Amino acid sequence: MTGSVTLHDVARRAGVSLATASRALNGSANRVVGEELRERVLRAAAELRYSPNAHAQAMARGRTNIVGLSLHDIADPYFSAVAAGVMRAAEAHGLLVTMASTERRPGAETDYVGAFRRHWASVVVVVGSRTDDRAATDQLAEELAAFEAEGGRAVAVSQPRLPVDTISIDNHAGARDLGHALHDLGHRRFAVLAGPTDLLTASERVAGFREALAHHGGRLAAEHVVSGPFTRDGGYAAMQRLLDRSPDVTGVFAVNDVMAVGAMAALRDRGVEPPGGMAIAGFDDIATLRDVNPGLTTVRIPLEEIGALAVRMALDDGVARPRVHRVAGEVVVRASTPRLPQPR
Amino acid sequence: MTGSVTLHDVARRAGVSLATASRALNGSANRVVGEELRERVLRAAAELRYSPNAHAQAMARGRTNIVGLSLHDIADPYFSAVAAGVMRAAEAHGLLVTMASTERRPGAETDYVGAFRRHWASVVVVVGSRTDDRAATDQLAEELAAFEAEGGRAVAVSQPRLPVDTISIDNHAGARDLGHALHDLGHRRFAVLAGPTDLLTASERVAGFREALAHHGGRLAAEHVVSGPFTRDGGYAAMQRLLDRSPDVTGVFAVNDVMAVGAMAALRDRGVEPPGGMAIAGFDDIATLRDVNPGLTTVRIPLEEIGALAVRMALDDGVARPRVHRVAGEVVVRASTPRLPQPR
DNA sequence: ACCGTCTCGGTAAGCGCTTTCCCAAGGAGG
DNA sequence: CCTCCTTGGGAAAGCGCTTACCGAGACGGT
Repeated sequence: MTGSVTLHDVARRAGVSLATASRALNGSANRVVGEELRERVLRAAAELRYSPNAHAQAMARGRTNIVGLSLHDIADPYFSAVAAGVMRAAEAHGLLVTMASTERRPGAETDYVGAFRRHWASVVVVVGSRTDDRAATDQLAEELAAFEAEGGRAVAVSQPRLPVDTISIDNHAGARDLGHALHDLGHRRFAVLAGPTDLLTASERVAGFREALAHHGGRLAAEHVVSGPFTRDGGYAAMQRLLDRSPDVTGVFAVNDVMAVGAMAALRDRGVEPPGGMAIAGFDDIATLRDVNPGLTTVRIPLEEIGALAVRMALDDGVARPRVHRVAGEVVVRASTPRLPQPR
Repeated sequence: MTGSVTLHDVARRAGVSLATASRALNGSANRVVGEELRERVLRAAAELRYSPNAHAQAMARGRTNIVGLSLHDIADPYFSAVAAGVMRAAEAHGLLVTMASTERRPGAETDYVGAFRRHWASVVVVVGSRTDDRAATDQLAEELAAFEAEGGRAVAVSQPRLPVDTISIDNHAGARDLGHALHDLGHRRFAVLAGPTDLLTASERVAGFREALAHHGGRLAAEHVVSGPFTRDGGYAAMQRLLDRSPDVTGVFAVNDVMAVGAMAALRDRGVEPPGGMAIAGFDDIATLRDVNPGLTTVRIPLEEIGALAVRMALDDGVARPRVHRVAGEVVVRASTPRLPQPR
């Protein structure tokens, strides 16, 4: 990185000192630079195509305009929606987003927060469900605490129990409402494609759904809860297994939309066109999947808004921390969950 | 950002000088640090939870491990796939990705490349189709040239004519092959949902499709080319307009998958279940959309691989630049383009 | 006419690290 | 026993910027 133009060059060309040049360019607070000089400096800077060195500024100022974002997988539409919100809000505040994808590797989040710390990020957003891995969670908590001790602001999405501001999706209530909706449509025999067993997000959704069933006097048999990865293929495989052992089920709740779509594909590969007398519901209301056919019944979560909110929370001043923000979902019934003529 | 522990603290605690501490931690080349001292330093660093200041390192070393990525919209699955590839490759090389989303604002790319320059990014990847906006393109070219003059490496995806390494998708050939495939299925009366008129990616796809038709003695009437944004809603609206004025068309080529899905929704809203005697094809083979029903005929582009390739190209040493890498697509025929019993 | 008070430019001290250069100590060779 | 390497640690000069702090001139009040 040689040959770049420095402030020194600008100052010399404008015939002023470094201090004046710096002040002219930054419009430093409570200090005025004469109109003529300021213009001379600005002109010199433009002529030389001067571009300030962000690292030098960071050093001198002791802070940066970087927000660090850690998520599981940017190719997953759930995370890319949240990321879009983070980037939109960051842009609005003149911040630059540095993003890291953990690929669900345990401990990766801690490593990345460490990297953000080294870069003196002013904001860190961690998104991704809490897992059962106690050690990993503790390390992450410690790293985040260190980050905040240094003056940074962290917000965690879907990871309660971290010593920082948190945004939680109300998975339990969303799944419960969805359960009620399916019951109202006449369904009685349910199964759940439960996602990874160690993910809080997944287990909360299962629990909420269970509560709805219990409310109506029903229950979820153990063999009707099929776990598997949070992916399309995970949903596909889980649905296969379910169809093999429990053909009498009429209502299937896949704990996210991506799995639900995989489940529909599995059904299709068995020669039955979904919903085919069955109700299949998902969770999240992923925008890209709003046009699948039949339309997927799901719980809408304002993912992008959550991302933006995370940044805004981090930037809030003069509030007691940590805070917890809960965001609710809303059931959206579409064609994938037809009414059952007569409950059985 | 106060209170962070510095190398100075580590050195003092280990009872050595700054120089030794630095050498011990970085394993500096052609200089050996005594085993005992090295261990003492490492221990001190661990005890103090020392975390080196990336900006100070950048200043002193004159380089960073940042790759800057500029794209149109991270929520769009096309871009998030490319981004996933970039991040995967970056991670493999120990680089950190700083991402900016232009939201298709003209000139934004130039601004962001400027920001990456200020951060002394070692690699910059710009992804997004070239437009007709000459002035914007020229400015971007100039900014990228300045970036490379300072020792950085830039790669542009889908933006030829930039003075840097480029990856081009062979839109023309892909669309042409798709046109042949639709012809082979018996279709003769075509329309194109053409995307934004000023985007090279869109116009290349239209041109390639046209070539295929011409090859078979057909042609595309002007009223059968409907433009509109590269989005789901753009596809929906374009399809509406098309159905209003040209109900006799049997083959519709939407220049990307997202629009194709919108087109299918439009058809459905008219009460006809796709394909409904019509063929609808897209382009890109977006992973999230592989399970729409009917399955979308499209041209598969290895988007994630393109992102990874961009990083690898940037890191190549000792090659003459700029280079142009062309990547081909492959037609994937699915159920959205049924065979027409007898060509008409 | 003098002095306090503004205004506005310059000087220089860092920010935390890397790296060059210098120097001390110990061993080998004469 | 002295000189010349070799090995390994330390001092200090930056990297490019911001920001006290200082000082010089202009201006107005008494």
